[in-house]
Amino acid sequence: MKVETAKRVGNACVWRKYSENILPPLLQAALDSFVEHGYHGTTIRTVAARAKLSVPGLYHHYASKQALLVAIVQFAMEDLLVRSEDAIAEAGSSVEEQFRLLIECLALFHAHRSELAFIAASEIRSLEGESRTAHIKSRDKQQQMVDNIINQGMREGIFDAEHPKDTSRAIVTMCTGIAQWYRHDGELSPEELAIRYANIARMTLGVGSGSQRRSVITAPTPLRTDARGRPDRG
Amino acid sequence: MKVETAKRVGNACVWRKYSENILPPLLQAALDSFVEHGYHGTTIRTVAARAKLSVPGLYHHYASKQALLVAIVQFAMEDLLVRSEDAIAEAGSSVEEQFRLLIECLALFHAHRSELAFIAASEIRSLEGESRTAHIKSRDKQQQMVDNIINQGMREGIFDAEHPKDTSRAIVTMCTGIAQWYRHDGELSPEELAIRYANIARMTLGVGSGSQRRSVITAPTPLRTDARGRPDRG
DNA sequence: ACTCCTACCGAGCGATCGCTCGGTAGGAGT
DNA sequence: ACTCCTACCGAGCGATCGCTCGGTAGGAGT
Repeated sequence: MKVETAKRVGNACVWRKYSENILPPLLQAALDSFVEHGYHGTTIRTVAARAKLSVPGLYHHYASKQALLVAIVQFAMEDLLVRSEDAIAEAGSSVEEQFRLLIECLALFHAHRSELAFIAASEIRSLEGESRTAHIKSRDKQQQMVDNIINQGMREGIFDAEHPKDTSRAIVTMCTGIAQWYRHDGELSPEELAIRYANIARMTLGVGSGSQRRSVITAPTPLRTDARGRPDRG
Repeated sequence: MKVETAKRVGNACVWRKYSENILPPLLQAALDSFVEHGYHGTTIRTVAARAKLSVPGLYHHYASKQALLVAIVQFAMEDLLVRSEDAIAEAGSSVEEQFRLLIECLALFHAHRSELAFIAASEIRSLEGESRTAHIKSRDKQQQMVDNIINQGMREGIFDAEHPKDTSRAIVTMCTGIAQWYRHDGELSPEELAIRYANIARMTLGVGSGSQRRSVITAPTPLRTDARGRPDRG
């Protein structure tokens, strides 16, 4: 019981804590370039310039362009899995609470770390060999965490879904999809969005949206758009 | 009233009809390559070889690599929008029916034409200039069709959502997400999947899943995976 | 004073990229 | 018989790609 305490910071859990600039500068430069142009559309010279390094300077830190992608994707999956486990642990034995916190955690991650999550999801085909296999394994593990909780809830009679497996996939897809459209300068904070998504997810399982917390204004009108086709307010 | 009849084939509507090999061979070769390696990861030589043409032979049909992508993406968006309008038209004046058929149509398209939909969604950043703007406009139009029907349903008191705009986005995301994981050789037919997704979507709006049609077996265990990280049973 | 090691870089190599030059083969029209 | 057009292709150009060679600068350890 005391094991989880080490992970807690104040009265909030680590899975809710998101600090800025978590990646080393070089990986951050690579991530920004990948988000803008894609892995194959990015040149090593662009990444080096963005990180204020020469090309050989870059290769001192990473063996290849592929190694940059692998490091980014591994970081993303590790971070998400640890947070997900923390969230479930915090929920205790209530399946309904486990589900609510896990979906909140998923949504929170895909909003706060949208660039990281976007690349981890969209550049699977650019990963070579074992890295791809390992990445897909992590992704499947994440899907299974949701599957298991939903199945448990079905057994306990808390959840009601005709096709739990399909519902589970739909829920995970709508959460991971956040990374495709979320904007850090939008009106909706990751925390507010996560609560809304947890409620939407609960409804697909026949559970009323239950105890809400706060409510905010509605969405804006898009103007220009960026590389990912999201509205650009910058 | 008679205007729509021309679009009907037998007793089913055109928006439900999906034939094989809809793209000209050269575009199909390009699409297959883009799905496998991404736009920037695909070389013009690969596409030419797959289409059994020389490189200059390819350039006789399309002016550039970019033109291939533009043609594919335009075809996809045009096809989806026409089908969506047909689906709504078939539904008549009932908002609940309009919603059900539109979601079915969305899901059907993203399952049947998953390769097309996958590229149209994932290669937005590879589109240059006006093509990108036009594509994003189409995509926003598609999102608005769902928004409008949900808003109408809210006004009529048929639908119940705390945040209709967020719910609408979540629903569209889960449907477009089908293109990322759907396999033509899986156990679930596009038609069955579409019915399930329509029911899941209805639940997020506080509408019971209502009249179901048939029910099928559950999902399989993944073995190997392909370029998109989907389970590979080939 | 010397040896290491870390953290870089100027110049450039070989391969591959998108695309083009200058053609040909064969059918349709007159 | 001649002109035109469509549908191609062998060879290769200039640019750019990922990556490397052979260095240097400066701090830490002895």
